[in-house]
Amino acid sequence: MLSIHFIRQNPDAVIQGLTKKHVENASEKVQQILKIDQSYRDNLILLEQKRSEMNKLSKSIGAEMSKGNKELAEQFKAQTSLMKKDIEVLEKNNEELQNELHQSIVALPNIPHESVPNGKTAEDNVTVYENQRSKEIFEGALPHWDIAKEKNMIDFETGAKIAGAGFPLYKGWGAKLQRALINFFLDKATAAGYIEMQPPILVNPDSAFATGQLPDKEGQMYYVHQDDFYLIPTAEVPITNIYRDMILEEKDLPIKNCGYTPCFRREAGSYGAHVRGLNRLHQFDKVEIVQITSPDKSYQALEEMVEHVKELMENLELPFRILALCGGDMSFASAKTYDFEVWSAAQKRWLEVSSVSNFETFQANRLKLRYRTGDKKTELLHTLNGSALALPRIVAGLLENHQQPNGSIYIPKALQSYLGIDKI
RNA sequence: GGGGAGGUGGCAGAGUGGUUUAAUGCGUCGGUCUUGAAAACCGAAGACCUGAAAGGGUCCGGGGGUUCGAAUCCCUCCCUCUCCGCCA
Repeated sequence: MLSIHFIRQNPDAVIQGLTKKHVENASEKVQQILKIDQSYRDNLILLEQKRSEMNKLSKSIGAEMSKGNKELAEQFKAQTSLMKKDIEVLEKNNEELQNELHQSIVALPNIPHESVPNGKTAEDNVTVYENQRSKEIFEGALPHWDIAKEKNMIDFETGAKIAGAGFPLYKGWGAKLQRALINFFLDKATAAGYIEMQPPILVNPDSAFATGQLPDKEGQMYYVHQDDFYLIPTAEVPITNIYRDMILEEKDLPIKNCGYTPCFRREAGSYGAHVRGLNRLHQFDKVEIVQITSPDKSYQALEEMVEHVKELMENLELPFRILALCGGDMSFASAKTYDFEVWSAAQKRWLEVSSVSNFETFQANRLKLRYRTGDKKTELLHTLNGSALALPRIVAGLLENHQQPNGSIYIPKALQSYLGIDKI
């Protein structure tokens, strides 16, 4: 969430940023927040004055009692009883105003970095890189769901029988390919200096709130009623929450973590041809990279993460492109996002396989994640994360782009040692 | 799931209703001393909110209550340790 201090000091920048993200009535919303904030502070000053008086008087009751001045003490008691009523009213106002303020700030998305392109929808995203691999494929090439079936690698029907649609069963080389990709991605992340974490994949509401899933994406997460847990939609949630409520030292930065987890998404309301096969699942596997940096280093870190993902894609020998998302297409919490898309040869369209974002202080503010600066002050850190990578559409890309006219599937060199074979 | 013990500053650990402004120790930082360091000695140091500042307020696991006043008493939830049960 945006910090109230920032909104107070830069109302125009906030309005501009929200407008760039295509938030409706941005100006009214910000003005409203400033108004509530002012009443909150006015009320707080009164409340604290009263409390101060009350504290003094209460203390003197103790002092008089110990001196034996019972009568005076009783007199003070009567006075404090009256003050207490005033304080109760002020406290109630305080609580209400604070809640109101919190609710309205929490509803605001992050504001975009100045370098984020203008635009409203995916149409307006800007391609910043596209590699030179051929997007052409031979006549009669198959979509991945046909290949997977033919090679007996993925069984969607049995997955549906066990759990439901969107829960595939990987079999044989399909299962081994999953394992190979996970290991490959983790090894590359480790080599790039990310410390591997294996976190819980159920999280409590505090964690889901801190990274911005609550309240914004409540309906997108699976929820375990009995114990009040959410199934993670991404490893970003548990890994970033490692650092909730922490004050780090500058020498500990940057923090670089990676982790493999399954991810769970309800994907409520999305149906149709585009969700066929591996295109959209309720459960999928992903290796995530997370960085926590000081504010002045975060955009450098973002580019570094993009380079890391780019190298993975090159290693997999896939045709891909990188998009800078426009203001309107970015997620709630993000200040800047790059998407990676793999070309689906058979479906003749781009599939998103990675999203790399800088959240600046948006998550850190909720996480209460700070660091001590050179002059001993505490300041919010910047959090970043990226998929490196999400498996299903990578598998789709591998099957479709690497299928050969003779029916075999070429395994890219980088994966051969993990899989132990050079074609399926 | 059942019983027991506990949750206090970076850590350890005192504190069972009124100068708690949370003792003490360790660790940290600064200083003295020293060629430098160690030791010793002296001193400093929390987070958050509010305020132009001085200052004020809040915080002893979370929430609620009793009281003029709560780390301290009551209720409730969470967590940790431990014994028993169950179990990969």
